[in-house]
Amino acid sequence: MSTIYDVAREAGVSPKTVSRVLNGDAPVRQSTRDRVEAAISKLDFVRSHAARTMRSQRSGLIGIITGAISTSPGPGEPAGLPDIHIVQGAQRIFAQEGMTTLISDTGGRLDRVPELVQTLLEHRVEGLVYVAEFHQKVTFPRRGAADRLVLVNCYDDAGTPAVLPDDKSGQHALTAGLIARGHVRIGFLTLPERQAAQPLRLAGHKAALAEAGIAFDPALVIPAALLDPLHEYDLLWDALDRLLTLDEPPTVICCANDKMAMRVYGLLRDRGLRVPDQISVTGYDDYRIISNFLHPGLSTVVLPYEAMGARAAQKLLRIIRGEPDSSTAGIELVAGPPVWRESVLSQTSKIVEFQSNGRKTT
Amino acid sequence: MSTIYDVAREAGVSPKTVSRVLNGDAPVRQSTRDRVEAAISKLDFVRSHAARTMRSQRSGLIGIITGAISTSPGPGEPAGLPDIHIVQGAQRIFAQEGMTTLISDTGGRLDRVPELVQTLLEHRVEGLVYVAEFHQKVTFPRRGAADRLVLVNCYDDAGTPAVLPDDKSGQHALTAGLIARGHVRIGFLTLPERQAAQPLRLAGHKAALAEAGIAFDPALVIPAALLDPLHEYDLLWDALDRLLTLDEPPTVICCANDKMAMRVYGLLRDRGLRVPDQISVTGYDDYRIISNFLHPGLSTVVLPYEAMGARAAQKLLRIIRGEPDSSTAGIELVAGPPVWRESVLSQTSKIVEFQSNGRKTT
DNA sequence: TCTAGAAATGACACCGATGTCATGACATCG
DNA sequence: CGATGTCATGACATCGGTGTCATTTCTAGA
Repeated sequence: MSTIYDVAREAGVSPKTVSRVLNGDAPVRQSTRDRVEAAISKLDFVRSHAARTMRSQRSGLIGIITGAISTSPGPGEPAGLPDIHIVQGAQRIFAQEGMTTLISDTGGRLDRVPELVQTLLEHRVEGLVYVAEFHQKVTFPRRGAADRLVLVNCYDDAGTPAVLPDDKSGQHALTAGLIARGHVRIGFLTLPERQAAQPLRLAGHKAALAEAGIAFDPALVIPAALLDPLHEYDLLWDALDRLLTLDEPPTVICCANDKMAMRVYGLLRDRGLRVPDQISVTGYDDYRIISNFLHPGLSTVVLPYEAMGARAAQKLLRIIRGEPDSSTAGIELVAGPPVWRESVLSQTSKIVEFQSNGRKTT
Repeated sequence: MSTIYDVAREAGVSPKTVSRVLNGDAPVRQSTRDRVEAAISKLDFVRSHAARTMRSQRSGLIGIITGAISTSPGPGEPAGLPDIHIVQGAQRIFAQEGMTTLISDTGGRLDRVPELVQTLLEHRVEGLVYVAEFHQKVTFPRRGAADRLVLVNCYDDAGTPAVLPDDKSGQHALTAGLIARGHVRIGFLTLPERQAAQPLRLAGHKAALAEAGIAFDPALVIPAALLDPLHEYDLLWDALDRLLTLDEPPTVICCANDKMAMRVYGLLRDRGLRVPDQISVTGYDDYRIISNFLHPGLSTVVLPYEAMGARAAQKLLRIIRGEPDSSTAGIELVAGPPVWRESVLSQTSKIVEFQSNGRKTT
């Protein structure tokens, strides 16, 4: 592979002049520039990133650590969107800014993170993004990159800048939308309580109910673990059964994620209930391949992974550039809108009922 | 960031000795090693990848170009597994071998490939993997890396080493399995003909039928485009309708991919047909989130993306190391097995019928 | 005790760019 | 016409490691 010296000799100029042509950082006479460019293409010259990094002390690299590329979580584990979309969003922004991303995958083994960080530091990354598989609290082993780190889909106690989905507002919007469509009895198959998103979602749900003057009924909210179908006993079936056999059963089932909703479609069909005519269903995530291609289409809430990745990238870039922005520190929430598809029926008669209801109460 | 010189001074040795400790490429007295290691951790020293690359002329980097991370294909487009799994498989192998992967995403714009290749060459990648989104023919702009390139999920006219899914054997195994379960009238909703996988799948299908002595009925094979549900008229509905209204309708519908099968579940339900009691359904891809969590579970064929990625990585490593293996050149097929879940009913009575049939014929 | 050969370490150049500073060629202006 | 400033270019050192070869220190055998 030819070097800048070869090019310089071929063009009859000094290496420094070639460098100037390549970087455009100082004036070069047009005729000289032409000669240099001719030499470059004649010799198939390609700059050495290593050499310029060494001299300039700027690598132009950003490290992203993720489990995204690794195999999916085991049975019973949270099944949100694949976090690869977060990576995509971040990479888009970094590419725009001329930075190259170095994506390291944990392969699902968190204990390998320090090793990955080490490799990234060897490459002299200018910043680090850590992407978690689902909304959670983490303890990231900072090292060297202590102050050039942004967490996505997770947060820590150390006050590291982070970008999180706005679970509260997402569920709030969904529930409010259901209420606007006339639903009053809203069943809620939730995530396990230990999931960081769960209390937020529930808070959003309750807030929306309260704003509409609908009393919160704890019987309608059931944690529903989603087990691998190979397991004989499906906890989801049980949770659904408890909802449907209530004295006053719900007119809509809110599922904690689209995957769960997909399973609920099948379970409802087994019970002879048609979606949405006899019962409405919603999901969460807007996992397109499910929500868009299930039949009928699934109403759900967008989990804005791409946007979160992009936000994180922008935040990190600001930090790197030392732009002391208020938005640089602390936690940033990104909200995703509900998407209404065919799985939710508007209970027109009840809309009226609710509206009067809503006015009477509060 | 401290350098090897700082460490050398701190430990009272020469830089070269520090290098030896780091690389373990020459004997170092234990006491010296200890001093050096103490200095390294005291100074938080991290090697500079740029410097060693420059001197040793080995970057330890592999470039992967993909559209995987980019947004999903538009409506009507093929909807196989996300090719990120191919990347994952390749990265696993490369990591094992101590190589770091530099993943570049086209963002869905093929015209940006040359630009990405340029960047990868600047980083002096030792090899290149190109990952296509679905089985297809491509023309990859070689450059510099001409002879250190492996294609995955695609192939070209230039005889570039490639790794492809064995579509023929996959469909053959599926059809044979259906026949073994007593199905004789097998409906086949296929990919568009222009898809590279399609003729191969059909060939596998026909071969399995022929081996069982079942006559091929063209009326049972219909290309079925999968449109976005927002489009009012669903070509899939039409194709399915044509199959179901045949004089002798199929007892099983083979779908070209799991996503299509998921939609077919819904459409069949609309027609009042229960899966698998009244009609069986199969997919293709083993897109886990669908096949495993649909209810009932979907019988399908594994599209072995992870394995393909791993194979491609191994092939590229052999090429880089100059191990002139027969498996280094040409196309390598990777077969995936069928996975039988609840969506296929064994027609026990018909099994007998078929077996006698099979013996009588041929 | 002396010496050959292995073990351990160091001196020095070099990988391929770019930052700094110097210099020659020209244009502008009083 | 000389002073001054700008433009265009080059010389040289340097970034942080490692390859090559030389040198010193041990160890063991004669």
